[in-house]
Amino acid sequence: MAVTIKEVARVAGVSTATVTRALSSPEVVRPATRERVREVAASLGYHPNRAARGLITGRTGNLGLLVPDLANPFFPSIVKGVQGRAHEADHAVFLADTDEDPAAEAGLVRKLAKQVDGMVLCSPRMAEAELRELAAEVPTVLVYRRIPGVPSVTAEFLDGMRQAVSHLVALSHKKIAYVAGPRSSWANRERVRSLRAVTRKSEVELTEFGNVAPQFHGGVSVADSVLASNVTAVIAYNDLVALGLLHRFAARGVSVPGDISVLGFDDIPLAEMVHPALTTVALPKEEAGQAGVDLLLDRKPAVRRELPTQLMVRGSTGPAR
Amino acid sequence: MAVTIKEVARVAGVSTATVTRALSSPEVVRPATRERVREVAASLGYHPNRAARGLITGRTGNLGLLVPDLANPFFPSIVKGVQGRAHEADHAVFLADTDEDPAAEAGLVRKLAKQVDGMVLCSPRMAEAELRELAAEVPTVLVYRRIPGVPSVTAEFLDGMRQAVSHLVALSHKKIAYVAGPRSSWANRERVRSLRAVTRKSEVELTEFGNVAPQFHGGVSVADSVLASNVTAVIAYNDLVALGLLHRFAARGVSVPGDISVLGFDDIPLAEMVHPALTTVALPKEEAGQAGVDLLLDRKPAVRRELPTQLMVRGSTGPAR
DNA sequence: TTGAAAGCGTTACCAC
DNA sequence: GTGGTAACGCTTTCAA
Repeated sequence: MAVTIKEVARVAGVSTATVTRALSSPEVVRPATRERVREVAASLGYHPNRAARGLITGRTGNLGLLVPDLANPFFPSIVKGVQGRAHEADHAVFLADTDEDPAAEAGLVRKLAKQVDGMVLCSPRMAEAELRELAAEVPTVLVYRRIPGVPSVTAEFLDGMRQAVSHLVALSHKKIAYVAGPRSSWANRERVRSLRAVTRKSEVELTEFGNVAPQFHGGVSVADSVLASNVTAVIAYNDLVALGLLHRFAARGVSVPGDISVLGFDDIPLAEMVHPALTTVALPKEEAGQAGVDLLLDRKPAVRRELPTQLMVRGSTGPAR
Repeated sequence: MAVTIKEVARVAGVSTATVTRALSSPEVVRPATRERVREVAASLGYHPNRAARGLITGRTGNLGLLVPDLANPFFPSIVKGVQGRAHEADHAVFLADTDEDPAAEAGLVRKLAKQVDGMVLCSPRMAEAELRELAAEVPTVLVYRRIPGVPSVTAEFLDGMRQAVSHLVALSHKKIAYVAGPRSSWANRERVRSLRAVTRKSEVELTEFGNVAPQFHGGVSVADSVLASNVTAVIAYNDLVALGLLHRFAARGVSVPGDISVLGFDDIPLAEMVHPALTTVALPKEEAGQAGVDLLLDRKPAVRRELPTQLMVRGSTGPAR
């Protein structure tokens, strides 16, 4: 049986009320009493039961975190960010993985809703209307998704895309491809929009492929189509797709960046481990998770934070052939 | 404000006790009453407050999961397994990442202990004595660690190592290296033990390197030493270390598997994405997570499950030069 | 500065 | 079958 506040009170020779105060409002109890209580609590290994506390305060000290697929290396970093910052703020984190199933999202959120002070929804795939409903039921912060009226943390996609295209233009690429990710992905829509906006002002001719799954095999499956076109560079929805392209190109004996340049998005750890290393637009991941928690705990309504992006130039991009 | 059991009782014209029974022990209440209560509950959108329920039943419907580092691609798969199975059993999952800090583990477990029905500890680094203490305080299942008296899920390392060595022997390798992982890692100790046992019975000469960090850079850092020895094959503590070896070998112009064969452990998704693809001993990951939850919820005391391993032969191993 | 007691939402026990 | 009520562990009045 776990040690309760009663036990601490008994041993310390005070009332339970004093124990509570010694622990959560130290300034209102006489120093001597406070220290005695704290010592007893420590020696007994007392930790308040947060469920019981939540019952009366209305605050659980818990956060909920929803991700589409933990197997996608983009998300663990965000989870680490959320988790780390939450623990700093003395909150525990419920994790739910939806396996890329938009239909499962709302149910999972509602199930957790009553046990948490707020939810961090990471790249949710569900429809905007449903998302808004949910946000009305439980304090919500969106990470890598933006809808009006709901606090969110995203990155400067437009600027990232500008860096990417400038880089390719500087290498004399004139015809470039974009391999699109899931249609339901807000990030994909943003990337397409940014890319079109950036290329419209330049001499670059854009060809679009997809949509593919945001995974390695998505890139593999579209690689041959990309090769069959006459582009000299390809920007992938994300790094996993880019790695799939690299893989298939290598298997076909196509040289990267000799024959074609490849550029990804995200900067997952893997990007640096492959040969050639992947040029990619780095998105803030841990930082985004931390910022999400900050927004949630500060309760500033409808704040939008947009974090900077950074092109990481590596071996997979080179001069146009 | 959420709707409570009182509200339902009032509207249905029964006592709160009857509402509880209608919902959780349907057989003991008269069908007519039961239906009326259920309809009212549904129409009001009533969901029992799990924290309040837990206070009295002693069961929270929550599980805790501790991992050393979510950024290591081995762990997200386990988390997915735990998460998925827990949700099937209508349990939510608290996730805690210790950032490879053994000292942080016990504190995190104790903080979660009161809010959960049990903890899944994944590759915990802490000392055995401390682990045993913890297991006495809260129902615990160990994944990828084994100590007497505590339920655990591990894999057949010995058999996996046997498969690995047989494979190399069949390719005429006579001198092989092992790159050891962290000294504090139980998995590393098991692998060393298995490897020694297997090679003792064969003609193979074993050279040991390390210990290195269980990460990409760990492999990079030891690669030159391995090359300087006269081995024709190297078995790495895990896939990340193996990838580090591959990376450095490529940078040195060493051909794999022409000059040296490389073999990993884990079968993380990356293993298939690199060139040459990594031959590795696949460990059950999602399955291990699922089995961990099963053990926890079944409450069978001190069960040890040992899941099968499978050598995945890929491009990074070939005939000895 | 401290203690007694009410109450958070739920379930379990004991009467009826 | 059903209702009243104590109890879970905690925080927050209200008095002293």
